[in-house]
Amino acid sequence: MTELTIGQLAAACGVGVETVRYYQRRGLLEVPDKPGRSARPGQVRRYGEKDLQTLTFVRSAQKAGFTLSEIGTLLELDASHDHARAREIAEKRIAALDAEIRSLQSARRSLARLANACADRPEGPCPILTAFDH
Amino acid sequence: MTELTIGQLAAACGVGVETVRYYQRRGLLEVPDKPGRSARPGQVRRYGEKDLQTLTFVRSAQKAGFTLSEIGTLLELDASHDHARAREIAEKRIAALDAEIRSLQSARRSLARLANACADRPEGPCPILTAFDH
DNA sequence: ATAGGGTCCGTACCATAGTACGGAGTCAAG
DNA sequence: CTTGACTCCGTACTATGGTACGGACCCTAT
Repeated sequence: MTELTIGQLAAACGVGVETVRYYQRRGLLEVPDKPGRSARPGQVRRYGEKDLQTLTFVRSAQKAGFTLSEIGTLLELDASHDHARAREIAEKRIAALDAEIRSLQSARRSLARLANACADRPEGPCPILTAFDH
Repeated sequence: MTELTIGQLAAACGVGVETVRYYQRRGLLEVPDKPGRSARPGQVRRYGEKDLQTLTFVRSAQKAGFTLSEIGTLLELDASHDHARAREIAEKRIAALDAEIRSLQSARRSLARLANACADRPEGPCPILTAFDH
């Protein structure tokens, strides 16, 4: 039985407490009831396995480049077991990632070329600074 | 002699007028004097070749992933012909681009794997939605 | 000379993803 | 039973890169 405080939950996923609260405000994470009279003394909210999973999901999905609002959608699809839509979203994200990767690679190539040109030519106008000019 | 209005300048670089003004506020672009008494009637500011080049530079550098404030620095280095610092910044950016590319590629790989798994298995829990859960 | 479009300028607002703050309450250890 | 750490909650603020608005003015064509 994992019954974490918000701070422990946050620490378990390497985020700040404020970030957890922010996700709650965004509706990504539930705000558990305080164990009012049901389960003993507690006046602070307790978080369980489910919350830990959701928070981990959010962080992982962010690493895959999903925005928090896309992640919200994915969580809904998870709740409704909507397979097809989830794959659709994943494939859109893959396409977007491909485009991003291509564009970063092309930027990287031209920048590397410029930096080399600059290293080769310590005198005169800097190629890095002039190359973008037209 | 290119003597553009702000709207023409913006259009020439495919940005909005408000964006040009924003760059001016950020100090990336100069606000030319109105041709008060010097050059005839004009009460609207006119932009020349230099502004066009600077604006083009800003947009190109943005594509290479520089932030506007890095771009501001580059423009200063351009003005002071500071070769070495410009290359230093470029090399930092290349390293950052490499890191970004690697991380996007890894995200892309796991997402693609998940989407495939999902396509292969139209029944049961969706791998995309469960894979991030731990 | 008047209508329309464009410019000028300040200020306010947008989305994204948080971070910070402050006061009150709670909890566990000494 | 007090101290110190943590929680709760709302509100405000941050950075980044713009976008929108509104009134006044200018400029050009008819």
